[in-house]
Amino acid sequence: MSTIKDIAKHAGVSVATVSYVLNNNRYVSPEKKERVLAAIRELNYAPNAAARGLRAGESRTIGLIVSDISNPFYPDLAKACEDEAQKHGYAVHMINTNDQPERMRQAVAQAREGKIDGLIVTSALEADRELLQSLLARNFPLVLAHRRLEALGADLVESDNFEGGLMAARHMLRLGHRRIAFMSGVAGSPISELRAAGYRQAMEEAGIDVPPEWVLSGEARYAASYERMLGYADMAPGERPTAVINMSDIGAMGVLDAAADRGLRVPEDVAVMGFDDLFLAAFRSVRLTTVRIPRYELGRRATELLLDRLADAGREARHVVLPVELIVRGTCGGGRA
Amino acid sequence: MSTIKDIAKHAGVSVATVSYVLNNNRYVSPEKKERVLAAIRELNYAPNAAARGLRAGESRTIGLIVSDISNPFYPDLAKACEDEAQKHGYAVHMINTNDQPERMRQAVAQAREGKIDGLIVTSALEADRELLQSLLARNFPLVLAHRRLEALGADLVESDNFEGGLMAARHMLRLGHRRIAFMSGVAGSPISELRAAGYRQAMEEAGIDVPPEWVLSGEARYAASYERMLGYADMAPGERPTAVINMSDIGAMGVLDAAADRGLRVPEDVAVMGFDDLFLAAFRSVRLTTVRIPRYELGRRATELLLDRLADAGREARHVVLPVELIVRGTCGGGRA
DNA sequence: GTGAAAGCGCTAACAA
DNA sequence: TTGTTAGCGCTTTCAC
Repeated sequence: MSTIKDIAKHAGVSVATVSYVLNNNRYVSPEKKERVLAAIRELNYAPNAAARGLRAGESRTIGLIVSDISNPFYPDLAKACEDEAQKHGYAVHMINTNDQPERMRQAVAQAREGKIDGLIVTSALEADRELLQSLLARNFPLVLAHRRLEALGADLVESDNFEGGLMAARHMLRLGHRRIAFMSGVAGSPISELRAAGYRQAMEEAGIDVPPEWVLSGEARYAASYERMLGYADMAPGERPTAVINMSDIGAMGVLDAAADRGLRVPEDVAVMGFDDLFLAAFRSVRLTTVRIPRYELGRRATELLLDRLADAGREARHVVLPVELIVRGTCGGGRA
Repeated sequence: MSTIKDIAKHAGVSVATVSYVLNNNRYVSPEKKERVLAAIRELNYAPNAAARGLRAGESRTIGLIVSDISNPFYPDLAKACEDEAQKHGYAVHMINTNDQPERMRQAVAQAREGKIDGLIVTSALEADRELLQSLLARNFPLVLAHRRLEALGADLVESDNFEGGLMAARHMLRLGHRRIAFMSGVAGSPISELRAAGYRQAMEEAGIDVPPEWVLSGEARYAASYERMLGYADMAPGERPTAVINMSDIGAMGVLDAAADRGLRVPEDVAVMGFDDLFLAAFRSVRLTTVRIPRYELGRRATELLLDRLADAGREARHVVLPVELIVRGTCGGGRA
């Protein structure tokens, strides 16, 4: 690999001149400029990022922490992040935590080592609070996306989860359901608690008492949802919820599959709703009614917020809430009102 | 941010000593070691990655280029890559190209700048050949995964695509189909050509002539496949293929949906197969028969190969072919033989 | 055992 | 307009 010195020698100028040409920040006479450019081409030179980074004190890279990239929720968010970062000359360094605190620790280490200039965290666990707090205390640019952590004081982008829960439950109520279950996420997850709160409010408005077995927390994903639905399927037909709202589309697929495996028809025997509006929700064989979460927009805004903070570290924390949307397809039927 | 100098001063030792305890590569007396460690804790020190990288001439980061992270094929591969890299102390820098040559160019630039020590390319286009060649010429560690580029001379991990095409077509033949269509990928993609070649061989073995309209190339993904299936659906029942093999599960979903939209029953009117065995292929409402591509393993082996080359830049290029597997579900029926 | 100092490649302040 | 040089934070050789 050639260095700026090689270029300087080859072009018969000083390293400073080469640097000036490279960064285009000083006047350089056309002849010398041309010679430098030629040398760069000939020696196939590219400036060393580590040296630049060391000198500048920044890496022009932002970190993106996701809990599980195989979860179809994240790729769109990641893509948005990359698109947006790219526009501003930043690279994106994605880190999968698999929800292992150890991985989160590694990510934070990368931040402290200066490998990344800022961090978007989409999968903050309550357990990560301290770690993130320590970053924030050092004034490290950090934005929380999708998953909220109360009172952290970081920038935050989320969707309107309360409204989503409200919408979902009201939709079921409108269709005439009374025994409506809500499969929430892991206990303590603010996102699922907000959605559950929306659901509860809708139920209360309708004057319906919600017994505890209608709100089941657990992993939002397929397997756990499948199991929970099996539990409902085994209840007596007169007791069993006639409608199930799941925290995620993937979870809703588990519900659908469990219903299928127990011979329950959808939507006749049980109506099902999800959250997210993943690509798969639109398949003809699925046609899942769901609450759309603006994933791409979530990623875009988070990145915007981060880049903005990178430019102005001192500004106050911002909180962005994105609207959600009810997408009616087939798994709840048309109108049983 | 504190530096090694601060630690040295704080602990009353030289920077060299701090470095020794940091890297644990020289004997340091227990007392001094303890003092250094204490200073590190107190000042919350983390070594600067850029400085280390500059000094060492490596970033301990590997790059992973994917064409589209929203394509559910890639996340598993990426995860494998990350898991494997992590074990060896490497971070992974993922880059989405969206199949834009410009993005590939940026990725290569990052390689030349030393931001990454090696590169896994899962989405090499014929158009990228020159770019990758230039990297290889400079002896930059590079492995191709999943997508092959002939005669590049890079390490390569792929699945047995020819065998996959063979398996798929034979399965359809076994079920009694004669008019079997193969929806391949974009023209010139070796991966789809290999699969198509396997298909052709199976057809030839069965003594069936394949008219050109049975092998349609195009984008493998949903929309393009949907359109192509619409074309088949409009053919006379006696002419129309009774079986369609698509290059990808996502594409097969497009086929399935087009069939549904035209009132064609699956598998009675048309049998459908995909490639990949994505998570969604197993849903009860989908039950897609498919050829499983070992995505995680693809990523794992690619990373292994890369790390290996990082350790021994001179070794000869290796070529790994992973077996594929036929997964029989519902979209082809049980046996019409 | 430990420390001083050179140097990785680059930028920019200062000098000419 | 261009060049010389210090120094970013770290590792490691060489000297003691």
